[in-house]
This record gives sequence, C-alpha cells and structure tokens, in this order.
Amino acid sequence: MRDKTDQIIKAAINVFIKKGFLQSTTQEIAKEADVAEVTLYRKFSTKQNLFETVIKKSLENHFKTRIFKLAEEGTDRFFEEILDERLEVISKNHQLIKMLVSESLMGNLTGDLDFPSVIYNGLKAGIQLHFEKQNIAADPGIFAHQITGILVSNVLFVKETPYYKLAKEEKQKILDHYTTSLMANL
Amino acid sequence: MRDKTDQIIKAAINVFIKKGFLQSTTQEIAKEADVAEVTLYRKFSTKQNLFETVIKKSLENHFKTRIFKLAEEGTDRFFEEILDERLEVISKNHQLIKMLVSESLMGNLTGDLDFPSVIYNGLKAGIQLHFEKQNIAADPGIFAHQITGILVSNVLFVKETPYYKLAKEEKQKILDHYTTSLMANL
Amino acid sequence: MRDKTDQIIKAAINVFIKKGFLQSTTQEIAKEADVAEVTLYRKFSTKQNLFETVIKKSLENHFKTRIFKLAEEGTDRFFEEILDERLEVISKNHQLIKMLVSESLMGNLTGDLDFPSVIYNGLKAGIQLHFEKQNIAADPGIFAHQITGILVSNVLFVKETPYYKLAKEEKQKILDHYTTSLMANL
Amino acid sequence: MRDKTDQIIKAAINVFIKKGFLQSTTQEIAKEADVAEVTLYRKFSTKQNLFETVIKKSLENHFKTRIFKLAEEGTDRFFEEILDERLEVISKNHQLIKMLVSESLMGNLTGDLDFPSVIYNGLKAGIQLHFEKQNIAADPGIFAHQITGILVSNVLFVKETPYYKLAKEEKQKILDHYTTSLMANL
DNA sequence: GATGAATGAGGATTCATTCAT
DNA sequence: TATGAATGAATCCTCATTCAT
Repeated sequence: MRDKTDQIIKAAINVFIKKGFLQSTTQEIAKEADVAEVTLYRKFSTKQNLFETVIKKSLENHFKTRIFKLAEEGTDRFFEEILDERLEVISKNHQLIKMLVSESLMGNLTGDLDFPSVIYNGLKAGIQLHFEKQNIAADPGIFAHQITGILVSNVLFVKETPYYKLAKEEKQKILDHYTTSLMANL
Repeated sequence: MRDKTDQIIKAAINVFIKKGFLQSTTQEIAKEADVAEVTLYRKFSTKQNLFETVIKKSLENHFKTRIFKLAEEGTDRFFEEILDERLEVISKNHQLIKMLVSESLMGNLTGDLDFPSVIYNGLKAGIQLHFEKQNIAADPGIFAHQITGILVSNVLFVKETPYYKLAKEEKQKILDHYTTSLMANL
Repeated sequence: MRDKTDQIIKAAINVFIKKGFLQSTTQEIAKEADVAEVTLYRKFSTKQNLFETVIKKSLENHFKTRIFKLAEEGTDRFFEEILDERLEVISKNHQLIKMLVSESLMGNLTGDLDFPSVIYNGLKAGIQLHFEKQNIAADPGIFAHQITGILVSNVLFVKETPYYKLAKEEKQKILDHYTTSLMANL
Repeated sequence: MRDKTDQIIKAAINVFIKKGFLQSTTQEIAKEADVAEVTLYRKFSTKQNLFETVIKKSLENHFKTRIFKLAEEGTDRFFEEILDERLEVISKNHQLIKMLVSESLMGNLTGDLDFPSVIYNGLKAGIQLHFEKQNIAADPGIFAHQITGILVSNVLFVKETPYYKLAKEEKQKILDHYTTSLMANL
C-alpha cells in the first residue's frame, strides 16, 4: 500500500517533470507507476491533488537549506556559501526546477508550493538574520531578489557543464563574480 | 480582411496571455475575436501556427531595443540605460512576458521565438560591441547572463508599483543598485 | 464486458455494411451499440482499428470453405460443389460482400483482410490440390480467376431471387452452365 | 471559361480516380485545377454534381463500343472481338474503372451512370442482336453476365503486364480460353 | 485496498457551401 | 465571370473522473 503510493508518486514526478502538469495524463502516470488508473484516484482523488502532493514532496526532499545555520554562524563568506549551495542544488535538479518555475508562472502553484516565492522568502529571511548579526544596514529584500535572479538565470540557460560538475577553481571563479556583484552594494 | 485577421491576432494574444498555449482553446479565441472558429483555421491553419504568429508579432512590437545605438554612442551610462529601457518594457508587458518565459521553460518556443534566448543574445551582442568600443576586456556573456537574471527576477515577482510607474528618483535608486553590482566586476 | 464489446462489434458491422467505412461515424456506431462513444475507443482505440477487427471477424465467421476437403475427397463434381457453396454464401451475405469488395477497390483493405484476394487465393490453392489429385495439367490460377469473376458478377448484380432461395433445379441449371464453361478448358 | 470548366473537369477526374468520391475534397480539386474553390461551385453547384458530370464524361469518352457493329456484321468471332475490345479498354483505364465499380458498389452511381449496369446492358443488347442474327436460341443475359464477370475479375486483380501491352499471341491465348468457356454453352 | 469498465465534456481540425464584391 | 472571405455542421479522438465489484 505504501508501496503503490510510492510508485505513483515516483512515476508522477517523472511524468510531471517531463511534460508539465497539463501535458501529463493520469493514464500515463498510472502506466508508468504500473498501477490501475483508478488506484491513483483512490489515493489522491484528483490530478491536481496528486500534483500538489508531488510538488510538496519534491520541495521537502531537495530544497532544505543551510542558510539559517550559516547566518547564525556569522561567516564572512555568507553569500558565497549560500550561492554555492543553491547553484549545486539547482544544477542537480534542473528539469524539476524548470517545471516548478514554469508552473509558478502559469499560476498553478500557490502559497507554500510556489517555488520562486519559497526560494525568495527563504533567502530574505536568512539574509535578514545575517545582516542583523553582522550589523549591516541594508535591505535584505533587494539582495534576496538579486540572488533569485542569479539562480533563475541559471535555470533558464543550460550550460554545457552543470555547476555541480565544474572543477573547484571554476566554481570559485563564478562565485567570486557573483559575490563581488552582491557585495558592491554593501 | 486584414480586419478579421487582426481581430483574431488581438484576441489570440489576449487569450494566450491569460491562459497560456495549452489552456487556450481555439473556440475561445474565435469567440473573443467575434469570428467563426473555422475562419481562424483558414487564416492560420493550426493553433500552434496561430500561436507562433502571435508570438512573433509580439516580439516585434514590444522588444525593439536601443542597445546597439547605445553601444555605438559609447555612453558611459550604458548599463544604466539598457536596464532602464528593459525594466520599462518588462513592467509594461508583465503578463505577456510571464507567458513567454513560461512557454519557453515548457519547451514550446524554439529558435527566434524563444524569448529568454532572444533577450540574452541581444544583450550579449550589444554588450560585446560596447566592450569593444570602450576597450574593456571582459566576457560579455556573463554580463548578459547577469542582466537577464535581473530582468527575470522582475518578471517572477510582481511589485506593488510597476517600474514604469515609479518616480524618477526611485527608478534611479534601483538602477544605481544594479549598475553598481554590474560594474563591480569590471 | 464481453457484452459491450460484442454490442459494439455487432453495431459496427451493421453500420459499416450500410454506409461503408468513410460514411460511418463512430458516433452512430456507439449509438446503435447503446454505448458511450468513448467506450468504443477504449476498446478499439481507433475507428480504423474497429473496422479491421470487424472485417476480420466477419471473414472468419462467414467464409470458412470446404474447398480443401472437397479437393481431398477427389469428387468429380468439384467445381460444381464449390460454386454452389460460394454462391450460397454470397447470396446470404450480399450487403457485407458488396462492402468488402468496395473497400478493397478503394484500397482500404490490405493483406489478409483483402476479401477478393482471400477468395482468389483460397480458390487457387484448392484447385491446385484438386488438379494434382486428379492429374490434371492446367493452370489453377486462371480457373480461380474465372470463378472469382463469376462470383463477383453475382455480387454486382442483384437477382430478384437470391441464389440460396432458388429451387433445387434452378440452382442446378445455373451450376451446370458455369461448370460447362469451366470444364470446356480442361 | 470553357477553359476553366475543362481545367476543373480534368482535375476532378484525376482526384476522383485517385481518392474516390468521399475522400476527394473540392479544395484539392480546385487547387489541382488552379481555380478558386468557388468557381467550381459556380459551374457545378455541388460536389455531387461535379462528380456526376465527370463520370458521364468519362463514360462517354472511354467506353464507346463496337458491339452493335460487330453484331450487325455477323462475325463468327463475335465473342472474341468484343472481349478483346473490352479487355483493351479496361486495361488502359484501370484506375478509373476501379473507382467506377467501387462507387457503384457504394450506391453512389445510379441510372445511366452505374458503370457495371451500363456495361452489362450494352453487352446484353449486343449479344441479343447477335443471337438473333445468327439464329442462336440462348439467353443473352447469362452470357452478358458471364462476360461482365470476366471483365470485373480483370479489374479486381492487377496483372504484372496489362492486357493491352501483351504480345499478340498471349492475348490470343487468353481470348481463346474465355471464348471456349463461353461457347461451351451454346 | 485494488481495479476493469464506462463515460460526459470538450478540443482541434476538416469539409462543403454561401456571401459579397 | 471569377473569387477572397467566411462559416455551420460534423468528425475523430482525449481526458479526468466515477461506478460497481
């Protein structure tokens, strides 16, 4: 039972990532999950509901962040570290995130499922804490905004080599660039 | 004749913006255009084709850029000016651009219809020219990338007041922030 | 379950016979089968597929032939008997066969669904066996061809009284005529 | 004007032969005739009407027969000559005749457009005359029927080499076979 | 708990034909 | 006479969802 439910969720996530919400059919998901189509309705009652469940699960699984710990620690490489962490995650879940952003833009994600908002709010809260700890007088919002932009542009354009596969020095170069940009306004 | 065609295009753009490609139905477009559904097919043969026509038209109408002229002129406020221009356009066509980015992410836009690429490539070419004129040794790609990020984050998050409605000083503050960020790496 | 499937097949055959493939609509078939149109698609996926299924079934049900048994037996009234058998079948399934021939001419039947070919090949093989058994040196093809002609002309032209309703002597007269014709070339 | 009309008829015949009545569209015919679709309606008012016109024309153009002259002449090779004539015509207009027979079977041809009937009736009348002249006491109908069967079987099955391309001796062999068959019942 | 069977609603597209010029 | 423009009516087919077992 947990079994079938998991199969469905796994299949659903694959299909949704590949085709997006509208293009995915419950038929295809059921087939990929090797389950009868009705079973899926038994457990999730609605395609929309299945989608939301899947999104929630994905967000939980992939986007845990260390941002608050970093802010607490008071590291002076704060921006560098969260950028590194985020770029790593994004490059590893490229398709998923593309879908999340796309669905967000289409208005299919609301509240705590709206990926860009979740990211943004997380960043903002973390940065705010960081600024407080470091006695920096600056608007956390605009920095969160800017970082989100950096991240999203990395979703829109696929690089030959994804970030997480880059050599350490290459990563560093990128991080330096972004950090320099961000710090310029402090 | 041009008349009906225009009605259809106008209606199509509205509907596509409101609902995206998949959710839009030719029926609804026809109704909004006050035209028989067939007429739409006579003129555009396919929903997909209508969509592409509409997108092309939109790109032509709204996204002419002064970037090359600016690069030629050799203004030292180059980044500031193109950012201003772009933010103006974006804030005025928010819904349209949301749709364009969304469809791009879903893979429904290719080649010269792929909005983010078009923007990015335009920026890159302009920046390259600018750098050459100013004898700046820097990678235009990374700056184009960064600006695209800035722009997209402005698409993702709706502000209370859209950019184009802001007071001059407020605009200037925003532009200063971004420009400082960008110039920090020169 | 078998129930609905059978209803559909039965209805489909009726409609196809009455109107031919192109003129028949899945809607009408569904209605005649007292089934939702979708159900038909669930079971047969395609109108074409339903058509082929129905044709196959019809061929199996109505056109089993005794020709090989007759050839084996070595009866000297071989031609007479198969002609009788065939004319019986044809006159009893006149509408069906008209449709089959018509669709064949339109190129909508291929391979083992192509009624005229099936008939011809069956005849040819049977006659060949017959000739071998009887040590007759003649081309089975031309006789099969000729018999097919006889049969088809009985499809094209409706008689007042169908063959199967004729009195024994009348049948005999017809058979004699055809047999004389055929045997003249032996 | 005559010009356009002719273009349309020519195009129509091509398309109808290639696709049959139902599968042909007035659009395609108009395109092939290099004429506006409406023009076709101007001149023929209806697809059905165009079809009938075209059929009539075709029957007139291709199926003039010498049968009555032959009957009058009182040749003793009567059957042979009309068979030769007919097989020649059929093999030269194979596609057209396939279409005619197919449409006849579908009930789309009535009265003097019904090709098989036309052929049959022509044969019957000619044979009757022949029998009278030759003082033969036999039913012309059954012979006409039989010849029609021969002809139709030549429509159903395409030979590698069409009749009209065969060498004289080969034609003769075929004619001898058929004639023998027919005469056996005299 | 799981599923085979069935469906209402809708969607893109095609076709013969008419209108107005 | 010829035609560009427009359309009502259908057609095949798909999808999310429910029913009965």
